[in-house]
Amino acid sequence: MTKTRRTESETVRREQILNAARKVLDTKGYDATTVSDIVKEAGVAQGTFYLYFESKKDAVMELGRQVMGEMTRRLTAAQRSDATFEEQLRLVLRTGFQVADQNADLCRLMHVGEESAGRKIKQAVGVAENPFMLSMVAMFRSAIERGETFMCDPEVAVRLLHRMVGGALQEAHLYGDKEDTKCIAETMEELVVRAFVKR
Amino acid sequence: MTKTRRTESETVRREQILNAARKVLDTKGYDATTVSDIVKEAGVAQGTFYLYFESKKDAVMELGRQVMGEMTRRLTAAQRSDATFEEQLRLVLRTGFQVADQNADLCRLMHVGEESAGRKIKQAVGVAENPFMLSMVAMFRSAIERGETFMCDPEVAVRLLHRMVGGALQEAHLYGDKEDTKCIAETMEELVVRAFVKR
Amino acid sequence: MTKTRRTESETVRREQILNAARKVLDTKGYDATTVSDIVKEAGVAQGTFYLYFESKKDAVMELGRQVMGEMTRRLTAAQRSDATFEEQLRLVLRTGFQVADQNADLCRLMHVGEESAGRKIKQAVGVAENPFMLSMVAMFRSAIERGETFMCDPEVAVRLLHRMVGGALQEAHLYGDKEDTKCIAETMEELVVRAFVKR
Amino acid sequence: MTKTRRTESETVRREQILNAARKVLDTKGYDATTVSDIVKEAGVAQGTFYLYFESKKDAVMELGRQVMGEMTRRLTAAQRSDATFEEQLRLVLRTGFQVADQNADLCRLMHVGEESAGRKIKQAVGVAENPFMLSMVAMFRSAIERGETFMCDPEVAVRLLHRMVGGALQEAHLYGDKEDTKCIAETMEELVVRAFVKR
DNA sequence: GATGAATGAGTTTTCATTCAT
DNA sequence: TATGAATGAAAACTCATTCAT
Repeated sequence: MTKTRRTESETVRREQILNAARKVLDTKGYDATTVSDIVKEAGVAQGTFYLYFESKKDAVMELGRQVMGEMTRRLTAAQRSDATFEEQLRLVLRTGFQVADQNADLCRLMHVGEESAGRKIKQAVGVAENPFMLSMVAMFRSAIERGETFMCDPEVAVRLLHRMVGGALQEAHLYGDKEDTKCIAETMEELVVRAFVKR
Repeated sequence: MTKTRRTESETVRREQILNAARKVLDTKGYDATTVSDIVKEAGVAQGTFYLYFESKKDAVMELGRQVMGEMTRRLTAAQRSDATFEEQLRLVLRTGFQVADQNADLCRLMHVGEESAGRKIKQAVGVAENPFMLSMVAMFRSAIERGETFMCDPEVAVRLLHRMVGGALQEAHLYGDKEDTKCIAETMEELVVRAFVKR
Repeated sequence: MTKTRRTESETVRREQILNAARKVLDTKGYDATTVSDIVKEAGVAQGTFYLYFESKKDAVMELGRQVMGEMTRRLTAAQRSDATFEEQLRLVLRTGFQVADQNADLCRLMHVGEESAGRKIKQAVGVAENPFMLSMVAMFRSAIERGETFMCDPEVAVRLLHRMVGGALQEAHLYGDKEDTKCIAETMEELVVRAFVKR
Repeated sequence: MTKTRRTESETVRREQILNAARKVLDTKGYDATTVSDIVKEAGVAQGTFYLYFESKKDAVMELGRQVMGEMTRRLTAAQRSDATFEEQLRLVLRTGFQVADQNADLCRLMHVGEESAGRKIKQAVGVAENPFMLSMVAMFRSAIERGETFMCDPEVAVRLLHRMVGGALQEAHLYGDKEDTKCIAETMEELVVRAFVKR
């Protein structure tokens, strides 16, 4: 009747629950996922969940932040200021696809923009305050100055790029197999470069 | 005490409920919307809903089908076989944005790819069996033959185009005001043409 | 598995649930009583409770209002302006005890003043806005003018009388049997008259 | 990370927890108070509570016993057998109000007669086995013999007096400010003397 | 057809209590 | 002794769906 009581470090336990949440969310989507599902998957008691998270939404927002954080970290590490706009753009796309490959499940949640709960999540991963988005805007601005891209509002451009790539990632991971994903990534990169880089 | 019993034709009553559903779904999203909300908005009884729809999901799927149908109808009407690929592409984009403007609410539901219910909806308006998507694939195929676009898998291209435009529509309608929407539409059209049309 | 669906008038169903609540509250007290207990006793489904009441507290407050209403109705009916203060006082006490006899269970809840939920209930049955309490204050005021009672703040006097009688009612119904109750009522009447009536 | 382990004598630790419990119970009432609240206030760990008390109820009952003990101690110390009944009565009332002033919080719990937990508490401080109540009964008995009060069942008289005073204390401490409390105490004393003392 | 009261399984959340450390 | 993470039973409340009228 009683499960063995495991006492792991707080961080480990958090991660254990988050991983379980990730797995279930991947299978069932945000709304169909219950806290009960998550704790069953994690192998902990119902109450334990609430020891680490205030609510289901809280946990999902944490997951969202994790992915964006990972993305930002990787991009920051890879950025080279002497690269051309095209090189920078390709780097962003590749890094994005790489992180997405490793977080396929979460990517599906990243663009939840239609559901009430999704809006809240969206805010947490929001656009304006997002350091990654801001650095992208800066990248576009200097590209416009240097004439490496066509004239446009850099913020609108970044928002569209974000959506385009996000859409492609979803398409790749929702419907595609491994091979398909690669093809989509390559096609996407080509399309984006054609769309944004002035030659 | 009791509401007047209206005896309208079956189709009218269906439409009445669907319009109510559309309005509520727009405001609250799929999961937060209750059947109770819908019937209250429609001014009919709880049970009446189930005379016209098998379930909540059924009604929402019907809404999805409506928009796609509208889109297909408009595009078919507008298509001219003697137009260039670029002209065709621009037409598709403009029509898409037009329909989306008139169905802003539903557009939010159309790209729900991550929600449980969303998947079901998705299937109903799915890609492979979708006549609109198929005609787009044909359009790309002949553009490749005529050398009006660069070499690629036409199906992948259509899927990506669909996602890119869908993403832009979401961005436009979720966050943008009227002015913003116009700017996004124009920028998007330019980007897509640059991305797909070989000049 | 399924219970027969009864469709009674709204008022009847409300009363059915309130009676069940009364019975369970009597046995288990406010906090130990669950909505689940109440619906089981009433023989209706969990959800049905929430069709008629917003919450457990809401239902209990309704019960409180019922008793106070009954008390006020009876006292108003019995009041005669030509009676002496002593006669009026005795009438109030007797009526109070009578109503209490018929609502023994609820009387226990009437003085719930210590529990958080109780405070809310208290407010609903509160002192200042209570027409019965106000008419009592008026009664005391004119008795002071006519010299039929000793000088005091009439509001304080009424609050104390209310508590004293309430306490006696509780004592009578919590611990007493039938005989005991009668004895307590008589003793109480004597004490109150001695305490308040100047001779 | 871990709190300093304090090694105080068992009694000190008990008192520390009881004081915390008293403070929290005062603010939130029995049911709204959680063991977690108490230990947080006391600055000890969750488990420590259960080293000193069997349950939440156990701790609250202990508090109840403390107040009654204090009351009995004070009254016994103050009692002078050569005093008249009126003097004795006034002493009891004043002492009662004094102890109550110093234990305002607990007084709210003492007359919880309707709450589940309250009943248990009640039993612990119950009437029949209570030395204080017994000495009061004796006081009344000899007053009757000496003709200092009117004829009545002394036990019923004590129970009613207890309730009357208890009710007044509640009224005073639940709703009254400092000034109000004094006024209530004085009015109450006057009323009780009029009610019980034959002149 | 139309109604809307009734249903009850399912959800989130709380918290007294336990026990490995 | 002391700790506090973990437990899980139980609570309040929701809502898609049914069905007697």
